[in-house]
Amino acid sequence: MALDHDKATADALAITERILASDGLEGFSARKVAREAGISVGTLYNLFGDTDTLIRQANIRLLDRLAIAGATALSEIAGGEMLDVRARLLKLAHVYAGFVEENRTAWGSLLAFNRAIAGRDTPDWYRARQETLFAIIADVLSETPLGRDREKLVTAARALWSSVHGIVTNAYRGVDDNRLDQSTWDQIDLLVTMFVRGVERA
Amino acid sequence: MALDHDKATADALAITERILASDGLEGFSARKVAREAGISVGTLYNLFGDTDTLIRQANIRLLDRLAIAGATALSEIAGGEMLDVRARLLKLAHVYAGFVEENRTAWGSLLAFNRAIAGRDTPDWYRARQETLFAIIADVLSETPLGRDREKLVTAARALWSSVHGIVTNAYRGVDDNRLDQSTWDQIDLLVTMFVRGVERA
DNA sequence: GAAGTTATTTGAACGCTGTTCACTTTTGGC
DNA sequence: GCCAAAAGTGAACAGCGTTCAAATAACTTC
Repeated sequence: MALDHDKATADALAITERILASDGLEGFSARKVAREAGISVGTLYNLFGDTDTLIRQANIRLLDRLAIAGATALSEIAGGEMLDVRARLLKLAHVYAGFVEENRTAWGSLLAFNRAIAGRDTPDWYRARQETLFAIIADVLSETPLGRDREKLVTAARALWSSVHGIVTNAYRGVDDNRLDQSTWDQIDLLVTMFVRGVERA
Repeated sequence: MALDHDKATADALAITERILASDGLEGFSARKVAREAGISVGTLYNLFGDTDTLIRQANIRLLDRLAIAGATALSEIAGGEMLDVRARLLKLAHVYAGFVEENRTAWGSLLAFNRAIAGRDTPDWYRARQETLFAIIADVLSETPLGRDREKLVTAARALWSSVHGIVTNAYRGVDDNRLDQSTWDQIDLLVTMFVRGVERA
């Protein structure tokens, strides 16, 4: 029956998300998901093909939640008072850092998975989600003097996104506390501030 | 005999480095190393305790090579003509990016390993090496208006290093070519340039 | 309803992993 | 030569992703 089929698929995906969020990529296994979903490993493979696809779908949902958080923040900015470029980029960076903070283990699983499959091919629909995040930043940066040069705009957006990503990623190294420390927030603020100041005085 | 003991240890370490450099962390296995070293898995465990220790030692040697590359670049700067802050930071960033480029797979293995053991024990050896790199950057940045505030100096050094790290790390995603693309170099240059410009016009 | 056909589900089996440990071999001192 | 201590061994254990012949369920046709 198609309903059971869909239910089993949804269940397995939800269980995967829970495992990745609580125990990380290491805690995931096809047998564990199948057992908790009340199906056999064979059925799980019939539904998803392989474990990579299952993990990817869980990661997609995580990325979508991040994109929603970013879009929500932007719409709040648009609805409220008019903020300058720096304030808007800071807002986006804080949303990202906060999201990672609240989804630390799941986000770590996503990064570990992306690194593990770095050699193999990455589906386009997977990469498209990440391009969406670049586009949001590029849109904000288009109001600066960089806006005239489309190519430089993309370069700047990627540089800024990867930089914030690097700061947040480096923050979690040997830290058992799940909260980001004050230094990390300071680094983000400093980076965005210096970067925007540099861009606007081009 | 102690000589054979040491030779087997050195062999196993060299084989591990070669595997991590060519096939990555995925290609590594205790049995493979033991087989190629001409010893049994049991002996390998007698020598290193567990596979984590073996991989860690290989990673330490990689980090040491990076440190040497950085120190060499700095001494060349000191010996040669007087470069400004931007040029010196660019030099350091380029050394790092070039090193990652020439050791792509091995560096990816190191990052994957560090991520995998993030929850477990704290790699203080890595943290110590990272602090050294921060100090180098902070030293260069001390010539800017930031130099007056020691705390801000450290924050800026960390932010800049993590940013370059983030750009280089994000560059390798779905790229089968081992060379960094032009966009990555552009991003590094843009980031360093904008950051320094922002700092100097404080 | 019965028979035949197709789609789905199953779990044992394969080869791999890290790790352990009873057993064998080698070594070093007497 | 002998014996204790150290070193080396590899089968065994539990787990992994993945496959696939067999069993079950569902749907069609008579």
